[in-house]
Amino acid sequence: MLVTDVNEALPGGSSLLRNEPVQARSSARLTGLLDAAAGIIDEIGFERLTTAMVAERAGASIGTVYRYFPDRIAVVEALAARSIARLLERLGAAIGEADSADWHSALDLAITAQVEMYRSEPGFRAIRFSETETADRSGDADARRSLSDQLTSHLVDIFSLERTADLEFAIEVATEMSTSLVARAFLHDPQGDSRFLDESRVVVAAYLKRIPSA
Amino acid sequence: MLVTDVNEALPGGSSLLRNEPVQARSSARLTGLLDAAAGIIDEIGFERLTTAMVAERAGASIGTVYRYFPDRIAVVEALAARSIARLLERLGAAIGEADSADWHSALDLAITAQVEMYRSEPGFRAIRFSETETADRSGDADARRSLSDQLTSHLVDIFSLERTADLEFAIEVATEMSTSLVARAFLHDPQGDSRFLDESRVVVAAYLKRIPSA
DNA sequence: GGTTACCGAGCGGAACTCGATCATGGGCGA
DNA sequence: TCGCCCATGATCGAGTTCCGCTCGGTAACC
Repeated sequence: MLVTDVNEALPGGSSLLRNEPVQARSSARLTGLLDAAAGIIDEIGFERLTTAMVAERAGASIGTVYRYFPDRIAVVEALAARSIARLLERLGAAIGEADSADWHSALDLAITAQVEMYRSEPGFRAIRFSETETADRSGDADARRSLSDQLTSHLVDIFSLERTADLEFAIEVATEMSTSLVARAFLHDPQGDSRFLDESRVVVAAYLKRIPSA
Repeated sequence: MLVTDVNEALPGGSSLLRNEPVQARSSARLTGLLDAAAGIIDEIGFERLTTAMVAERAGASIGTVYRYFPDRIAVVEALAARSIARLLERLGAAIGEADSADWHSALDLAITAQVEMYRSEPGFRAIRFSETETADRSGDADARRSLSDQLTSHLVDIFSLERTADLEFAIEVATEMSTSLVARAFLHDPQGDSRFLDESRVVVAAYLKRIPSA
């Protein structure tokens, strides 16, 4: 498996977590709580998710939920953060394998990584809304950015060689287009409508071809 | 003003509304409640919106809120439905004026219509999340579809002459790309980042040029 | 034994109900 | 044509239920 310890993707500095797990059982708990939340969100949507449900499904008490998360919304945000971290890790591994990867084909790998996440990761769809709550509680910004936001800066970071404003913008646009088309593919079809998936690859490739610094 | 009676965009068949307004004062109430909700959402986000706030700002009692809406979430969904209805109406009017409109330029008008909505309609941003709750409670599907979904079928309807599966798909893809890029433009910049707005037009035009039946 | 983790009764506040009360307007008799 | 009547629409708000969250006490770890 690609994912080893994604709990580290939720640093204590971020206000997403109240207490950093220290003992082993604790980080198992955290994982269990997030898994429970993911399942619930898949079934009834995050708006209807209650902290009591999370506790029960994870075999914990309400108090334990609040030992880890400052409030109900933070549970969803932490789940989103974990999912995005897993996506980026997957992407990093994929780029590592394809050793001759340029930033051009990296966007294609990013699409593949997303598709895998939609198919294998419960609650991944929820990520699309994670921007929802970004609004109010500022201060720790980083862990709370949207999927396409983080994916963009990840890609930009990897290929920082010839970084120009135009290039960054192009990646931003391409990322936005691909994430939305992939999301569209999974909106109605739980397996992912292949027409949209194929088209997202075509569209991104065509778009990048028109970019000067490509 | 373009909008005459958008309450008709919330048919009683949809479970978004509990009771259809009959008397005049009633639909004024409904409008007032939705306006109140829109203002609140703009100010503090829909997660923090309480039914009591909506009631107070609209000068109504809590009971009245629940006379119209089955629950808190439905208020937001109804607002989204109204906003989408207004968008489509705006779009229809714009296409009507530009009498030689082909489906090509209609997509461009659709972008303009969206931009106007973001700029003038309180709470329009909230629409982006309205898909959130679509998930579970099925049965009345129609009024609960996402922005790009409804925009797509609206455009498809208007230009039904040469309707083919490929053409519909192309419109679907183009709509998805443009709605997401426009949303991106307004994500951080309340005035709408012009780079994204310009690029969305360019991207859509370029995409359509590659479609056979264009 | 000190720190970490867990529990769950209980509190406050927000979501939602329900029966009583007021407003409206179409019908009908004068 | 007018004006009263009352069925129905619309409003209200105290009260109930449910949910988010706290906190003091107990168990597990190292």
